Amino acid sequence: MAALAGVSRQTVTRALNDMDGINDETKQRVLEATKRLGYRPSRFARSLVAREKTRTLGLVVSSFRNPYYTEIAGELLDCAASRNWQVVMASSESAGEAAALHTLIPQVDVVIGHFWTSEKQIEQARNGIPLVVLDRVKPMPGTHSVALDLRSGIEEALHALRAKGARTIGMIDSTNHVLRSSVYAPSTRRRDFEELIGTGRPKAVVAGEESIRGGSRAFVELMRAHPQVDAVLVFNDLMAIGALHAADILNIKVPDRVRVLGIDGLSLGEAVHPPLSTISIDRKALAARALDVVDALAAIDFVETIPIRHVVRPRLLWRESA
Amino acid sequence: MAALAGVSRQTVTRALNDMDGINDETKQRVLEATKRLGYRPSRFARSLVAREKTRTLGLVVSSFRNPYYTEIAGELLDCAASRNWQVVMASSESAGEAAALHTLIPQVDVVIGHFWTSEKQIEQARNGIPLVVLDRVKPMPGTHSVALDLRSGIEEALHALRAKGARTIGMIDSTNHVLRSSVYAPSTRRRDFEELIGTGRPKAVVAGEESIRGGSRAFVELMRAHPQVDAVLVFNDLMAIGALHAADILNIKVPDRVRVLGIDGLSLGEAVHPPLSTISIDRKALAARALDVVDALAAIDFVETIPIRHVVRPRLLWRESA
DNA sequence: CTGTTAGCGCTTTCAT
DNA sequence: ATGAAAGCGCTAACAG
Repeated sequence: MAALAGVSRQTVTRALNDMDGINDETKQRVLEATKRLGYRPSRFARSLVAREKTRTLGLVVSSFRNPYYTEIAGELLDCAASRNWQVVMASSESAGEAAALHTLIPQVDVVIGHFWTSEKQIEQARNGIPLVVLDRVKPMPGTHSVALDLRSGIEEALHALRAKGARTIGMIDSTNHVLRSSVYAPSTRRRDFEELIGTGRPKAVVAGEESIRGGSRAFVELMRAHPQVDAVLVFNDLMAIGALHAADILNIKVPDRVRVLGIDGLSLGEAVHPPLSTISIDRKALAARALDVVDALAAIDFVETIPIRHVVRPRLLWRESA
Repeated sequence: MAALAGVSRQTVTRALNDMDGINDETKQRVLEATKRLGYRPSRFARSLVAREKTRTLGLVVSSFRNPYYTEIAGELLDCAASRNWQVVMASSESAGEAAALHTLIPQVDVVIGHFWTSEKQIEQARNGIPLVVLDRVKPMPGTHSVALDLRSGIEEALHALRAKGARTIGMIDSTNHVLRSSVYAPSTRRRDFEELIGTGRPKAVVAGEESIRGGSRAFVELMRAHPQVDAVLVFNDLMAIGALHAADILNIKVPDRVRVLGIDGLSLGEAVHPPLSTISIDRKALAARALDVVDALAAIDFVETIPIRHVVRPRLLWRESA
């Protein structure tokens, strides 16, 4: 207690929060004393007694190596700041989603994030805290969500590719969208693709690791196994950039010989050669919708309520690769 | 108070923290009641009374559009998690460093981040909270730091480039490393470069915006103004990737006609053509050193102490562009 | 096994 | 302009 500086505790309070009703001289004296003693008020006690409770949200970031996730994190942070939310982050990349939730939950009012692990695990890990799940196609029971209508984007893309003359459209899928599982399960993007491509046609699909390098390898594999492919839909832009890289090495002309279309809309795609065409996701809108949910929950003081759901539509961004 | 469920508060505590000394049946009853009433214990009160105080650090991220910063953030997050620290983040990209500090400071024990604005502003904004400043060359008085010995890296690089036959070495600098200031001030990297290149030689330096596009533009400008340049040191990898892009368009062969060397060591540099040579910064080490400081400060309960300083050395990573 | 008491460190309200 | 008292919502320690 810094009141040992010759005054009472509330005088200290008054000095530190510069409230009025305090002599300037006293104030200086107190301020000096606090500085000298290295006194810093407890944020816990302060929050406990505050009328305006600190609004804190948790953010689970799936990967710091994929700009898609970090850009979303950035938008979310800006959006949160402007709406007066604090953000505590955890990465699910190394220790997994349940672990990230576990560290976050005691500190926050609500958690936002991408969650690919099983509903059961998440449901158990969230421990009653409201969750805002991003990008997941099927809503998770008991959680709120901001979904992505990728299917309509894929459908539109397929039509457009055909209109541009593509006859055999292949796909590169990601192997590890279900984290921490060694068995490959087809992604929703793949399933949408296969359904939309129609049953009569051959299905040229190959899966690779979710990285630039993984995209390169998968592209090589795809072209070897299915040389007739003249257009490729790629799981995300990072892998698509890898595919472009591989095409360059294999001396396969893009888009003349093969059209390459990514998913995400990373600005990075502008900087590769040829510039990457992509199904673009509006990350600013995604962040804003997520914070809409959070604000709505805060308004009812986070009592359990029926799931809120928003949907964001992607749009096609034609650059040069398709 | 959920004790209206027929028991005392203490019993509620026992049920929720599953401590022993409670009848299983009572426990169930309490748990059900809390669920039904949507009761959630106040994290503020809990932290206030806890023996082990929550360890929380603030992280100011300069940009979510430059993988260098996001990768550091990712490493820091992992490192923090393993050492039992919570991380509250804020971006200084939109509202500035002082604003980021301002939102963080009431919530955290210590702040880590890159700070380019003036010492005075930071000193004032930090308001007594200990700061760990990253990458800054000159130590800021009153703050701790993890510095980067880039100068030695640049020196080594210059020697190596000369040994590879470079005769006229140029540089691309960044215009906006001093955020929120409209006047361009040469970066420390530029000053090191100019000093190391020697006084007798012509200085071919051009500055551009700190992005891929900015790097492209600066490269075009540099080659127009100084056609004799046969090697370029670029402020960071992002801009260097832009330079590579521009070289490709201008049909300037890299590294035959011009060698291009970046700074940072982004993995992204592997995926461009030709793969980018770079002065690589060990971001994992940087994060670890920063957390060493934080742990040291926590050990003395964050009382003001003499500045702690660590230095991380970069190393040259030769790929193909130089 | 359960309830009561005290107190974490601050701010608010009321008295001086 | 300053001090004293009350209480924020929890958990530790002690009774019963």
